[in-house]
Amino acid sequence: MKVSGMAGHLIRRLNQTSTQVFSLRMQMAGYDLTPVQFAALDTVCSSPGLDQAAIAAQIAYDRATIGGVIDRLEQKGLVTRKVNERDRRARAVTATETGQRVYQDVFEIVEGFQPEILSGLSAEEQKQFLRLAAKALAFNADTSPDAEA
Amino acid sequence: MKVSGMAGHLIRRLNQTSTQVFSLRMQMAGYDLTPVQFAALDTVCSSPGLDQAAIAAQIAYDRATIGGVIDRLEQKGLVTRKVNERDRRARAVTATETGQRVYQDVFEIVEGFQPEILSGLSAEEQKQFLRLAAKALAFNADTSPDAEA
DNA sequence: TGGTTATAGTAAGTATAGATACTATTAATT
DNA sequence: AATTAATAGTATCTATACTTACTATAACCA
Repeated sequence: MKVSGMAGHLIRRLNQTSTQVFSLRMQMAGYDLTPVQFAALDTVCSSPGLDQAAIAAQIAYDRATIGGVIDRLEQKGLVTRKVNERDRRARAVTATETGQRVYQDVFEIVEGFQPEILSGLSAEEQKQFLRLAAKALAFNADTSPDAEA
Repeated sequence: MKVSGMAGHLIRRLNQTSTQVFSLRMQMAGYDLTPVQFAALDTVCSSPGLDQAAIAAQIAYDRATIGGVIDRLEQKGLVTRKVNERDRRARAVTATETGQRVYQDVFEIVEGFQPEILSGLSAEEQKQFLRLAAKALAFNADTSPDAEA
């Protein structure tokens, strides 16, 4: 078996293609957002006031990375952070008005270019692929970083 | 459509699982190698004397990243670099004896844990997935970083 | 041959992506 | 209530994973 045909290699290449398509499309649309920044913004818009640890858990990241991501979203004026008065350890993150507007626009764009990531496959094959990918992940849903043992 | 069901998100999660399995298995076997370090070592062992740019092209990376990767492989005593006398810009990279020994051992291990990356799928589904992943990538084989326009 | 172009490697900078450790706070237990 | 354990966020560190720019060298070509 050659390395280039192994699951790990193929998955890395797919992720590479995915991020390339993402950054190209964002640039074309005039936005400066990375995939993880979009994922975090999506979570914040869907669940306003969530703290960083919960955001990280929701999208399967570690707290340290999400801390930096929220930093940059805040610098761009898309979200704000404020201390949760009922738990002073936590920071409630909320999307600004600009953040909500950007999110709605970008969501449509992101949804629109998903098929491009798998453009080598027919529509039916893409559905198959997504079904298999989701199933492959269903079992290790609890293996995200920061997950308590 | 929710973000968690989109191709980009699923692929990122798969890549995350893949790297987690890789680092866990390497640690269990007592090796200190990352996925890209293994990929580079694989290329060097298969094509001794290749320069860094060619290694990068082979495994779809940019030159800058591979430069650092080769640095670390060299520090670990797995490869050596020497100036190509016919083209003094290029550095011919070769695996040391230790590098070759480590490679042969690690290759077996890496090959062995590939099914674990897709452990949520049956053997037949894994084959399907790998076939679709390879096909999806076949068309954008030329979109790797550093590729000349 | 002289000038342009292209390429190999590196440097610097940004952003993940994560591990580990530390502080501040809260929860749980005795 | 005092101690202990757990958790949220941050800091630090390592390693990708790029982009852009720069230097050195080689290839081209008029």
